[in-house]
Amino acid sequence: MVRKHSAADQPLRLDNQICFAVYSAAHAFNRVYKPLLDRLGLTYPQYLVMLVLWEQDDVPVKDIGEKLFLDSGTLTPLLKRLEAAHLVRRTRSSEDERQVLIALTAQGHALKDKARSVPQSILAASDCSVSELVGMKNEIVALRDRLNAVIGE
Amino acid sequence: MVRKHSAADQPLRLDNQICFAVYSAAHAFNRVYKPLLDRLGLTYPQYLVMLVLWEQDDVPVKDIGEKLFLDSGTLTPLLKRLEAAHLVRRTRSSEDERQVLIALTAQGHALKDKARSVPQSILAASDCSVSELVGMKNEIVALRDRLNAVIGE
DNA sequence: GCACATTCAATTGCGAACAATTAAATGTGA
DNA sequence: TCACATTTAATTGTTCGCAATTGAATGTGC
Repeated sequence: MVRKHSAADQPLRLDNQICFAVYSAAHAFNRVYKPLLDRLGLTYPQYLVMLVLWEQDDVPVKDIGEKLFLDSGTLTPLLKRLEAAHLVRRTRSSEDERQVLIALTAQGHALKDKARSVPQSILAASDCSVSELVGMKNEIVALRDRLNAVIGE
Repeated sequence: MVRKHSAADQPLRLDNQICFAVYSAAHAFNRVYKPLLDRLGLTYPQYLVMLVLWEQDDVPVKDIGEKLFLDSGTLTPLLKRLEAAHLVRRTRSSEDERQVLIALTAQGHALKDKARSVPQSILAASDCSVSELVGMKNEIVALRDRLNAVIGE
């Protein structure tokens, strides 16, 4: 009997992999965000950095990295582009000159108002109730945190 | 009364965004996969392409792109790297010379056996039951498909 | 005070990811 | 048949994402 797909192959099937579900959902989100963020002049990772700064201004690069799980190799050039767009300022901390503090400019602050409609548009595109989304979000965050815990070992 | 964080700011809070949960979970998966895939000489996107080919060999670039939601701008250089690693062959279809067919080499086929332990390791890192993961996966896939449906409009 | 380790950002190099364009092959309608 | 549109990969340019390294600033143990 010829079996093209044996039972042992099931774990390797693309459709069975949660990682691919997450990977492809991240790209789908990115494609939905693109036209919305184009109007703000931001990419999605830049938008995430702005979300951090709109919550807390004048923070070290390291803090942004810890919140977004990104390192300086990603953030340094990204922050330079935000600086070139006059949305943030980069200044060395006087207390600890190793740190670079990121602060919003007036333009950076002002952009927050234009960004308020974004989450609403994403919610609409999700075609899903808020409570369902909150439930999924909590599950995914819990999974992410368990994965990150393994990496630190 | 000075309110640093108004109720109107809640939708813009990083921790409230499912997209960031998905985005950061995707990166967490990637970091867990990295040491496992290093032993196979693959990156995560290359691994996804190999998963497709292990299910169905000798497929056009376009079919791989549709399954993985990737375009030729991403796949062409990736497939050239897999070809340089002697895992796949790229040949023009004789029936339709616009198509490039991707076929596994003997090495590419053989790598499947070495890859069988990967899903098990990921499951362990997830620290989660299979049924929970399947449930989450189905929810995420449904969300992804709704997002992709919006893009097509 | 001084060697030493640690912290932090920047840099380099490589591999995605995608928009936009190009070019060749194929399909279609008059 | 022949003009025209469509399909398919490849290419170019920009932006992430991360590993590895560098260099300056800071902390520490003796």
